[in-house]
Amino acid sequence: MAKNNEHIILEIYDLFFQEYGYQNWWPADSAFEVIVGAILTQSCSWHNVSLALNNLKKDNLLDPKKILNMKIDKFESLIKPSGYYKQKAKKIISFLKYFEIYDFDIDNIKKNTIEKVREELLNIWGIGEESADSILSYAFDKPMLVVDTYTKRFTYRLSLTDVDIKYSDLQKYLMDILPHDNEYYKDFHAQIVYHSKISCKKKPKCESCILRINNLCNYNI
DNA sequence: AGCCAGGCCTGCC
DNA sequence: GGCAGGCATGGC
Repeated sequence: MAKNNEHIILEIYDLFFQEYGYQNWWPADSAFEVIVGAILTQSCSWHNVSLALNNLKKDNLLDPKKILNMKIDKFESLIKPSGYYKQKAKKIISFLKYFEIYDFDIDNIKKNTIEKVREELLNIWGIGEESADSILSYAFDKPMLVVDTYTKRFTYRLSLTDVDIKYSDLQKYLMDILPHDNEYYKDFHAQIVYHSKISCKKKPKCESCILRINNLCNYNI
């Protein structure tokens, strides 16, 4: 192989960008919607998350104080389409308790360093690494790359990483290669998800996306 | 009819 | 500190 792994990652991003255009993620009207969506989408299709978010938006209930003042049964029923709805209701409320400390003002949270915010998010019940990083990057605009099962599968199929690589190791591997720029991080993750959705319908093998990358990058994968 | 989707926590080892 | 099992809906 003539080129090293860094070039492969960067070239594939350029390829995606040319093929698909800038993805402009996350789809949401507000930072708070990103946060709720990040929790609702845990092990759940985005379609189902949309149903839940629309239930909240329909009655103008996608609002921190309104959710805290709502009966838990009512909130659970609104987010039911996203699955695991009892857990997720509890998770969102545990975030809101944290949010309340900052007077429900995202700017107050953003004044802190990225390390501090990440640690605080990870201490909230129901927020793990991927959810924390999604919130950091897409809601708080802090430079952090989200990696998920798509990303792991993707780099594994390119023979760049082990199948059982840890979240933090995969994240560091990629962040050391990519430009330290949140716009880049956001779009890199978005491109992988988008590409995976349109060309990786079958698991665990995905011949079509491998062939596609092979053809365009001229690598033997 | 089963399998899957943009995870995370608990309890056990 | 790793890992099975539980959590639950809608779409195909």
